[in-house]
Amino acid sequence: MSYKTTVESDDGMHSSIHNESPAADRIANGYRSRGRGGVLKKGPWTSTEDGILIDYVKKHGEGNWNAVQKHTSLARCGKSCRLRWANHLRPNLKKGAFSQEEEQLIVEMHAKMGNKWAQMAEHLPGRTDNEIKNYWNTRIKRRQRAGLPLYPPEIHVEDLQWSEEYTKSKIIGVDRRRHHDFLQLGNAKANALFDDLNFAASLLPAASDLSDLVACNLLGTGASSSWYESYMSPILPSPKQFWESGSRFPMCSSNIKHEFQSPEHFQNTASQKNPRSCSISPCGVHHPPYGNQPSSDMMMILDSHTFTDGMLPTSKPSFGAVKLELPSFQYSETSAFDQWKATPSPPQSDLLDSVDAYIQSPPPSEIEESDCFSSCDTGLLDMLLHEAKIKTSAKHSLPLSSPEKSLSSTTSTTNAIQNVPRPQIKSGELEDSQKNLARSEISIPRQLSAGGISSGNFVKTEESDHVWEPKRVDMTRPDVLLASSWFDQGCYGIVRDTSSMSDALALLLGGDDIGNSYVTVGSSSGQAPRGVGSCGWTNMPPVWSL
DNA sequence: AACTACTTCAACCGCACGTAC
DNA sequence: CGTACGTGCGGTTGAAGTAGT
Repeated sequence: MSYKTTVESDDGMHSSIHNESPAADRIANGYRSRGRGGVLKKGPWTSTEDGILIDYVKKHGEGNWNAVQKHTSLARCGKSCRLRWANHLRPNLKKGAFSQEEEQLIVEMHAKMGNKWAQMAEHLPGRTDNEIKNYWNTRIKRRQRAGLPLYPPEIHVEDLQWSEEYTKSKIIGVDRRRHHDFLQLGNAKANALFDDLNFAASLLPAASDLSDLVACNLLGTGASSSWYESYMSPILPSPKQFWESGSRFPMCSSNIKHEFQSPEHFQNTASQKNPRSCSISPCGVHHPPYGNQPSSDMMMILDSHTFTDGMLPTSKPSFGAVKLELPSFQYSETSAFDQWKATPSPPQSDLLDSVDAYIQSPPPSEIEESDCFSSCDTGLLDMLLHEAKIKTSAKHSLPLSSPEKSLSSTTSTTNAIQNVPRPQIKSGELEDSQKNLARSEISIPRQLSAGGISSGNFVKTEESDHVWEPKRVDMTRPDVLLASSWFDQGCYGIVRDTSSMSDALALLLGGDDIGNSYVTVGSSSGQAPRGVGSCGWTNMPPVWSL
């Protein structure tokens, strides 16, 4: 059943003309109901339609797109008209391939903004968000296939000078200094590191903590970054509630997750990807298709940009899907963009050098496929293990007393990680090594909890020259309950009493479908099922107990 | 030349937000 | 305050084009 033919339109573009067909077929063949018996056309635009739309805009101006079909013979919905105008018909559109300058600008902007295509388009005259988005998506695929980091090493997106407006609008209740620490790491290389680490994390539960920890250490308390928040947001009943709570779940994605993951969960293939109905975990409603552990959003991010291409069997669910949307330093102000473009480079830290080393140095080749993770791409495991090696070796090169004040806390916390022995994993030892990794991470959050995170909103760093005044914490707030409950467990310890946590979650998620579906409200036994399926919160063995 | 796999990109969809009523 | 509507954005899809075999 052919319903359209391709013709050459006036503007040289290939357009398609929908053949006349019975009304019943039109909906399925590019037409949809327009109410009142009319139909709205879908599919490629014809030059005739373009002409009608152009005429309309000439007469009435842009906007009020839904009126187009009322005032013209155009059988297109308003959205379609707006899109056609914005992407193809409006004047001063630049067609053709992106120039080198444009490409570089896109990369830099993406490093800063994440997938804010419309904002990027504002800084690329004549380019549309759709163009940029398509370009980026193809670029990602190319780089994935080539095994290259998302951002080329030469891309140094340097320190950002954040506008007060941005800070006010995006950073709520965040310690400014910590925020600044993170901003200093608003660097493409760091972004690439996060990408890779997160991806590694998706393969290895312990590694996910490595990812979290490294990220959080890099950031001081990464939880206070907007990027981290962007990761965190899916775990919450709604972004609005989250923002209105003005609170944080420090280290949530790594900590609580840490308590529940195990290789068994990892191997479990029972659960299905179902973002709407998956179990509510403390850190993510997105459920990894492999294993039904409540995973962090770092473990399973529903995003179209994944590393799966060429790296994991694409026939499988996107296990290990890693959100490539990078730190969404979402500029709300144009001026902010202009500011960072003109901002001189800050001194590069050793930390970033080590990041460079991580990104640029080839992964080790001696690691053989593990029995436990035979289904995983060993190259990715290599990547993780390689990162561990880098960390181990870097501890000798990173001075403990970094001269960069702004990175002092970052450096110290990074050293905390680096001082943890990293096992060299060989064939057949991966499972053990995983445990070791998990064990090795245990000490870190304690340092963090002492030096970087504590219950509630009190954030303290190891910086001796800064005294952080503890904020008064409303311990009745569910988010605080959640955090305090977790900290009561020693951050990475076994959950001995999950009642307060579940209660906090119940409060947090109260009234929400997700929460109601998967959180047993008011359970105080600690044995009640809190998750979906067989994966209760308390029946998951800690990683190191396996 | 034929087939397949891959890439590109236009267009659609769902969602969120702002505004008017 | 709730609802409807208009608009914009980001993610996704699928047809057309292209490269490889």
